[in-house]
Amino acid sequence: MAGLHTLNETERQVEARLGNKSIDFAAMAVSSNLFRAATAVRNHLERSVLAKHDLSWTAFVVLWVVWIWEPIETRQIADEGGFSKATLTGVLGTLEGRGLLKRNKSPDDGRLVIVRLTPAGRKMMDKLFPEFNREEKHVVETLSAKATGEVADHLREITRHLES
Amino acid sequence: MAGLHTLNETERQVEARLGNKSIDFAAMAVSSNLFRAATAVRNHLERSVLAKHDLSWTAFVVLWVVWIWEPIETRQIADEGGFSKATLTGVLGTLEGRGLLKRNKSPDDGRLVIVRLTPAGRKMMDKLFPEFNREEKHVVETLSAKATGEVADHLREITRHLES
DNA sequence: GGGAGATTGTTTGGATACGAATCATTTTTA
DNA sequence: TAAAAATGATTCGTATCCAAACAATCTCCC
Repeated sequence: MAGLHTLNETERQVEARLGNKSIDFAAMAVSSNLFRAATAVRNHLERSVLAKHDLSWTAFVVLWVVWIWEPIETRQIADEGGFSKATLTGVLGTLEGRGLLKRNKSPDDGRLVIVRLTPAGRKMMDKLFPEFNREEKHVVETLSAKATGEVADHLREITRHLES
Repeated sequence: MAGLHTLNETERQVEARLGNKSIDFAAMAVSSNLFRAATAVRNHLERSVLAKHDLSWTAFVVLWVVWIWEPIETRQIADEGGFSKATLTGVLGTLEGRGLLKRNKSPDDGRLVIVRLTPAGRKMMDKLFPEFNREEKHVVETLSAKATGEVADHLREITRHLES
């Protein structure tokens, strides 16, 4: 991915295609850059940290959410992680098979499943997360502290707005 | 997806898990909000615009890139869109089968394939893109114009940094 | 010329994700 | 209290995506 064309070139081309129709280029720039950045960051973190621990992106997110909030119900994991319950079922099976976490039925409500890390899972995250965060730091190292905070705030606001 | 916990709660929990190890919370906030926002925006655009035209996200990106830059070589499409050549081959086949674009071998270099929209494809994009952009506008409508520009700039910088 | 190496698009095989339907359990309703 | 509705996790079928291997073509250098 090189991004051969600058924003302005793209805008000029879009104008040429659409004639006089009014297009919000600022909004267009946000959404296109959002996906490029998300892909780039995810690829970077997968290759620099997750690959050597044989974890997929989703598997890592699941471990992270459980690590932070355990004991936690599966529906909350899917909610926090942003993926479907169907996806979660498969990932939980894999991670449970590797002995990193454990499922138990809730004593209060037989429909619910409660998830906890095993000691092995906790040990892994104690080691893995600092590595992961080191690379997250690398991701934003060319941004000022102010810019970093603003990006996080604005992105959070976009998510909040769309989910309300 | 509700995002039950605020950033501060998450930070407090992470600190509790990691003790005195130093964690860059600002960097962590950027990466986690980046993925939540990207997922939320993609879901919104798929459901509000793309679904009724029976287009996947990737199929739309391919059409968009071709529409802007045609005639264009396939390697450039993959590059601009940020997905693999293998993925592109499949999507191009689908879109060509639906009569929205056309592949031709390059007369100059027998390895290259040149892609153009068909009149039907062009007609579709003339209608589709304004709809799409209307929803992109909705995505950022709670942000100020200044904030919108900053987000796009900072995200572009993150991508540039990681790909250099 | 001519062959070694590079580049490009496609095929293959496997991983991952999701929506819809299903099964089990709990809560509500009448 | 029994029937009906609601809730939650899982299963199943399908779509999507990628890395690696492959075939075709081009470039370079002797």
